[in-house]
Amino acid sequence: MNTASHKTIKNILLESKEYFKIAISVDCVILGFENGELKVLLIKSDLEEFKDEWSLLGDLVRPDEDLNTASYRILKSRTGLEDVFLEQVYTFGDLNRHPAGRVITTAYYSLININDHQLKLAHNQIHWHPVNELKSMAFDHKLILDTCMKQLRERVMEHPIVFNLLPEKFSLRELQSIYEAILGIKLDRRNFRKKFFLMDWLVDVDELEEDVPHRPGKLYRFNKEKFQN
Amino acid sequence: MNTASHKTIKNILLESKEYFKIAISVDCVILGFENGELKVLLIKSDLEEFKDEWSLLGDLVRPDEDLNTASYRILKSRTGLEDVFLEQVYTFGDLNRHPAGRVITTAYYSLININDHQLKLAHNQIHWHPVNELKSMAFDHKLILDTCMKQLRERVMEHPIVFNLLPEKFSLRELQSIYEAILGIKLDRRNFRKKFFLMDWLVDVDELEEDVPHRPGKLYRFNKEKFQN
DNA sequence: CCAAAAGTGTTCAGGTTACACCCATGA
DNA sequence: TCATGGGTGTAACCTGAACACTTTTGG
Repeated sequence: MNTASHKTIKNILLESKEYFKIAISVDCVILGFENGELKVLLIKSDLEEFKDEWSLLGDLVRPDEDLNTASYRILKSRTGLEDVFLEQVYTFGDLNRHPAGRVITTAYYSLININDHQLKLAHNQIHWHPVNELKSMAFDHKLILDTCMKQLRERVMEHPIVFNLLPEKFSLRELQSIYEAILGIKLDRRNFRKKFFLMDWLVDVDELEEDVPHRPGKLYRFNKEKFQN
Repeated sequence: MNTASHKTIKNILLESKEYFKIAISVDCVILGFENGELKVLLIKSDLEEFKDEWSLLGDLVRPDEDLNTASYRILKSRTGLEDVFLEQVYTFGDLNRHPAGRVITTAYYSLININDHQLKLAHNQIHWHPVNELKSMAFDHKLILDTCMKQLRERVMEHPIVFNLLPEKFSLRELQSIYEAILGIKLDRRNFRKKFFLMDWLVDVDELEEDVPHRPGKLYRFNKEKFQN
């Protein structure tokens, strides 16, 4: 016999009291591009268990902020940047992923122009670390980083997001070297140019590179008008 | 001056006490294929606020189980099925998504063969609902469903997952109609066959359909040997 | 004048699309 | 015999990959 009584909000709260023993955090894989390689913003772990290990930037989610707000908060507090590209990737919920207790974390990755961000290296233990040189990290952060990199590689093939790593104006060489760094492959210069002009993602700003020890290339900007629908 | 003292586990627990006020749940988009259309397993909401609205199958995550375990538990308790395809999609953390309080939910989607699952319709309010006929749902579940469907459409283009919706042996017509239902487009029969045989995803089991009111088609099974590396 | 990178087209191979007729079965 | 879907091949098109020489600038 089905005598299903509808639960009230109060009932739900009472019944689920036991479950409010899990903390939730967000971790940000903040990526930049410098000297031809991808770098990720890391901090020395402040846990004894992971002393001297690198950790992603993250924090517990506050009860009065949603997940995206939390990741933006972390990003802004660490880089000073607003209006940046940020995308959720995956949620990691293994039982023992955090030595302090049950902490489920949602991973985001962000692409920023490394030069917009004035890092105060002297004041903290945050630094830009080449992604490819990381062997191990605190917690399950290596897994989180790898997962974000995998998603990034998929996304850049379909969506115009790498421009977030570049200044307003950039050369085709810079653009290409970012793709090469992300995908880990060499690309053909002629095919690369052809493809981008066909896709109509670029706008010629009619300026040239300066202070380069070779023939200066033309500068372009991202054709954002094409994508703001 | 940086006098960074490493935090102990105990410190972390004490400092974060305030944060254990968020509950975490998982919601499962359980999909099946029947009569030429995709269906999702739903239940009438047991909340007053959403009386008569359809809800995904979900539950709070227990402190002693990880996220994947929680979604498998829900799937098994509702369908009786084990060893099924289940994939995490996205985590929804808006402040007011649940009227009972702060509940962050991680969405999973699952693909099952609808005939393997003996539904006890009389005993509960669970039923299979055509995905395309759903206009609104309880909570933010319509958004969750749409997000899962979007990911499903991307995944089926690259990965051999639709076989989870089919019985062991199936005809090419059944396989094609699943792709058409998921992608929402008509496909060319000749090109579809050509492509699948080229990809080597199918094994001819040397049997024919039975009880069809037309020329019976050959039956195939998924070439799982090819993918179990 | 040398080094370094910019700029520029064509060819080939492989994959995707479009398309129509005969066949086997059950009613 | 009719209705229904099964089974089959070819040509046009498009996309991606491979590939080399001349030009411009700074040193």
